[in-house]
Amino acid sequence: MKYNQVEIERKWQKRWEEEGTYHIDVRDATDKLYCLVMFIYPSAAKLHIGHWFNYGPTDTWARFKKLQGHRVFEPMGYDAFGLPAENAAVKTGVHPHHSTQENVNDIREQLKRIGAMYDWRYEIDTSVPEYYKWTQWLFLTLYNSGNAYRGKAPVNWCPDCKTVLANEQVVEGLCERCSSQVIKKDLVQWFFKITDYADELLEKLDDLDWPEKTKLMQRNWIGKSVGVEIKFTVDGTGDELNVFTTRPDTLFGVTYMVLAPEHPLVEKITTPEHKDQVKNYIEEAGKKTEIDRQSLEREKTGVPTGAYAVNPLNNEKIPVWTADYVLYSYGTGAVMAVPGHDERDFEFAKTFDLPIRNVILEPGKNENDPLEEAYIGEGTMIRSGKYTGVDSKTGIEQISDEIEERGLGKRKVNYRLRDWLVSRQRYWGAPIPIVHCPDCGEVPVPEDQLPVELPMDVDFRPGGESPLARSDEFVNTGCPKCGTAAKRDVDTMDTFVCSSWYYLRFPNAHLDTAPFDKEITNKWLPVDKYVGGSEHAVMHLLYARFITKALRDAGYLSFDEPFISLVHQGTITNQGAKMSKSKGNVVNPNSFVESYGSDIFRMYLMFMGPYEEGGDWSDSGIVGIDRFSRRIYHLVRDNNVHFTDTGSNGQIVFTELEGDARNLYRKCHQTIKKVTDDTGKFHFNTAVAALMELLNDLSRYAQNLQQKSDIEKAVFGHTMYHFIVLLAPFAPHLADELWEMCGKTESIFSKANWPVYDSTAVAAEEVTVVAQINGKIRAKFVVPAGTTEDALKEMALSDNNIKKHMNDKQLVKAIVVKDKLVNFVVR
RNA sequence: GCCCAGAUGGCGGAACUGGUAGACGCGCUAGCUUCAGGAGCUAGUGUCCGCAAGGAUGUGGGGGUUCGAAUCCCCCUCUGGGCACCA
Repeated sequence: MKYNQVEIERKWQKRWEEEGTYHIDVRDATDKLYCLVMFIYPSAAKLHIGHWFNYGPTDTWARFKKLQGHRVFEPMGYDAFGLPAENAAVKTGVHPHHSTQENVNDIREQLKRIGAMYDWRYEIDTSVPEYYKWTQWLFLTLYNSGNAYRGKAPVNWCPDCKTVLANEQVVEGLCERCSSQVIKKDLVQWFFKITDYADELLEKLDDLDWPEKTKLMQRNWIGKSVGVEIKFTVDGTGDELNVFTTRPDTLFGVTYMVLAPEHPLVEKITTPEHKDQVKNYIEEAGKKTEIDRQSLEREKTGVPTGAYAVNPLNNEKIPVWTADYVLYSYGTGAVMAVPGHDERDFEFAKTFDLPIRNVILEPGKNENDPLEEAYIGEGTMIRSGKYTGVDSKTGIEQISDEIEERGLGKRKVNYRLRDWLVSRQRYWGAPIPIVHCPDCGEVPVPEDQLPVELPMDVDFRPGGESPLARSDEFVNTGCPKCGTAAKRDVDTMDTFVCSSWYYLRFPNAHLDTAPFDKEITNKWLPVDKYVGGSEHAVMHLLYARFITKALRDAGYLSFDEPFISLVHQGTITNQGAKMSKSKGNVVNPNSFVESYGSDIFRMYLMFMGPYEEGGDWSDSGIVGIDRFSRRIYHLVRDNNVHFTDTGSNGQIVFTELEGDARNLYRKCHQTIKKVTDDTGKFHFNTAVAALMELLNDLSRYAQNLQQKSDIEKAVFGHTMYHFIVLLAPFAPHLADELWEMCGKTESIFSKANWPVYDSTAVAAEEVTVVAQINGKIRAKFVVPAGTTEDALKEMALSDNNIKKHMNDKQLVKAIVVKDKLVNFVVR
C-alpha cells in the first residue's frame, strides 16, 4: 500500500457522511459540549488561510472533546447579509441573492474538505427568509420589551450620489465613488437600548473565561466613569447648563466653559455680536464627517458665544465657548474647562489665550511654579476657598457632598457606550418589521405576518436614502392595526443583529414555529467554547451578550451569558506582514490542500506557533509535517500485526518492565499527559511536537522489533495504539485509516477512545543534575530521581572538573536543589 | 498621543512556580541507500577558541535584585494589535 493522503481523505469524508459519524440529536444533551466557530461571511474570495486557521484547530479541539466522551455539537453557517455583496452587485449587476448563494455553494464544498465534524443538517444562512423571519421576531421582541426606539442620528451623506455611505466608503472625508465632500445628515433611525445593560455587561465580564485583553477592550468600550453632574447658570438669561465631571475637586480652576456645536443652548445664549461667527462655526462643524474630524490635525478650534456662566461654587463669571472637541454624544455635551488639570482644555486655553489656573498642587512642586502642562494627577487643593489644603481625593467627596446638599447637582455615573444604531439605509439586509401609519404611528408587524420579505426586484443602485423606498410594492401596505393605507419602514437591519443571536438558532436550525425551542436552547446553551478573530472583541461580542440578556429578561432564556469560554486565533502572516491583496502576499490554501491534504495542512498550521499568536507562513515548513505523516503511515503499515487493543493498560504492568520497553511505556504515558493538557488549552504546537517525539521513539524501537520478547512487542503495540488515538484530533482522516489498518471496523470517533495516562509511569526516573561553581556549569551527571541532597553534593565534590575549579578557593556556600543542581559559591 | 501584547540560533518556535537556554520542525553539512524525480535512513548543527578534554560567550539595548534571571524590578529601542479629543 502506498501512502496517498488525498485519497485517504476522500474515502473517509465519504464514509463519515454516509455513516453520520458526526450527527448529533439535540434532544439529548447529556454531556453536551457546544463548540462554535464564528460563522463565515460568504465573500467571493472564499476560504482563506485565516478561515482554515480558525476552523481546523478548533475542530481538533472539538474532536479531542468528542474522543473524551462529550456529545459535541459543532455547527457551521453563513453570515450572508452585508455590504460587500451589495457593492459587488452595483458593480457587476449580479443580484446579491444570486452571488451570495453561489458563494455559499462553493464555500460549503471547501468547508467539507477540511473534514471537520460539522453536522450539516444544522446549517444556517442568515439571508434566507427562514432565518431572517426570526431576526425580525428578535427586533419585535426588543421593541415590545421597550428595548427598541427611534431617534435622530447622523449618517454620512454624499450629496452627489444622494446616498448614505458606510464609514469605510468615506475616504478622507470624501465619497469613495465620486470624491465629493461627504456631509452629515440627520435621519430618524432605530436604536437598541444596550446602554440599559451597561452595568451588567461590565460586571459579568469578571465571570467569563475570556482573554483578559478582550475583557479590557469591552470595559474601555463601555467606559464607565463616576462623577458629578453640576448645574451652571448662564449669566443674565438664567439658562441652566449641566456639565458632567469626574473631577469636582478642580471646580475652582474652571476658567471657561465649552458647549458642543450641536448643543441646543448654543444658539439661544449667543450674544448678537457673536451670532455670525458662531453660526459659521456650527455650519463648518456640521460639514465635517466623523472621519473628517479624525483626520484633522489636532489643532483646537472654537469660538466664544459672548455669553457668561456662573460657577456655582465661587460665583465667578466665566466665558462660554463652543468648540468641536466637545462631543454632544457624551455626557451632557458641555464641559467645565479646567485648563490647569486637563490636557485638552490646556491646549485649547493656550490656543485662545484663556487663563490657566493651578488649583491642584503636584506633590514636590511649589504653589507658584508655572504650569508647563496640565497636571492631571492627585495633589493638594490650592486657591480653592475653604477647600484649600485638602487632599484632592478627599476634595472630590467633600465638594460632591456640598453640591448635592445645596441642590447644585448630583452624583452621576456616565458611560461611553452609546445605544446600538441598527438601521441601515441598505438593500441587502433584513427589513425592519415596522409599518408607519398616518393614524396609529409606528406599528409592529404581527408575528404571524412575518417574514416581511425582502423583495427581489429592487433597484439597489445608489441614489436616495434607502433602496427599499423605491419599491412601491414593498412600501405600500395596510396598517396592521387599523387597515388604512400605510408605509413600511424602508431600512434594513445592521448585520450585527443577524449575528447577535445565530448561536441560539443553530440547535434549532430548521424549526419553523419559533426562533428556537426554549427547552433545547436552554439545555444546549451557553456555548461552551467560542473561537474567532479578535477583531470582534467589542462589537459582535458585546451585541451578542446584550441580546442574550435582553431575551433572558423577555423570558426566553435562562442563562446570562452566551459564550462561557472564548479563544481568539492569532493572525497568520506572510513574510511578517498581514496577508492582503494589495500587498500581494496572500497564500491560497487550496493548492496546499490539493497536494498535501487537509490533515497535513491543518496540522502544519497548528505546528507553526502558538494558536493565540498566529505565525508566519512558510511554504517549506509544511514538508516537515508531510514527512511526519508519511513516517506514521509506514510505521503502522509495517507493524500493524503488533497492534494491541489495550484500551488503557491491559496486561502490561509498568513496574515489571525494563530497559527500552520501560522507557517507551513511560514516554507513551508522558505523551498522553502532555497531549491531553496542551490540546485542552489550545496549545497545539507543543502537542504536535510531543507526538513527533513519541514517533521518533517508536521508530527507533521498531528497528529490531522482531528480536524483541512478547512483552516488549506488547509495549510497542500498546504505544502504537495510543499514538493513533492521540493523533486522531490532529489528523482525523489518517488516524481513521490507520485504525482500520489495525483491524478496526468502526471509526475511531465513534467511541470515547481518549486514554487516561498511567500515573505510576509518568514521573522521570533518571534526571540530569548539573554542578555549578558560582552559577557556571562545570559538570553534569545522570542520577536516579530523588537522589538525596547529600549524595548529590558528595558526587559534585568528587568531580574532577569541579575540584579543578575549586582548587585554591574558599567554599562559602553550597546550594543543592534535588533533581536539579548543586551550586558551590566560592571566593 | 493613550492602552495592551511581544522581541530567544540561518528560520518557525520550546523552556514548570527564578534552577541544564535552544525541545520539536525547517534549512544546512557529511555519510549510507534507492528505479535522478517535492524520496528514505544515520550522524552533526547557537557563536568564537581548541585535535580533544575543555574554555569563553549567548535570550532587543542599558542598569538592578539573587548563590543563580529568557523568566522578577527600573529605564530605553523596536515590532504588532486596539482606541481615538469621553470631560
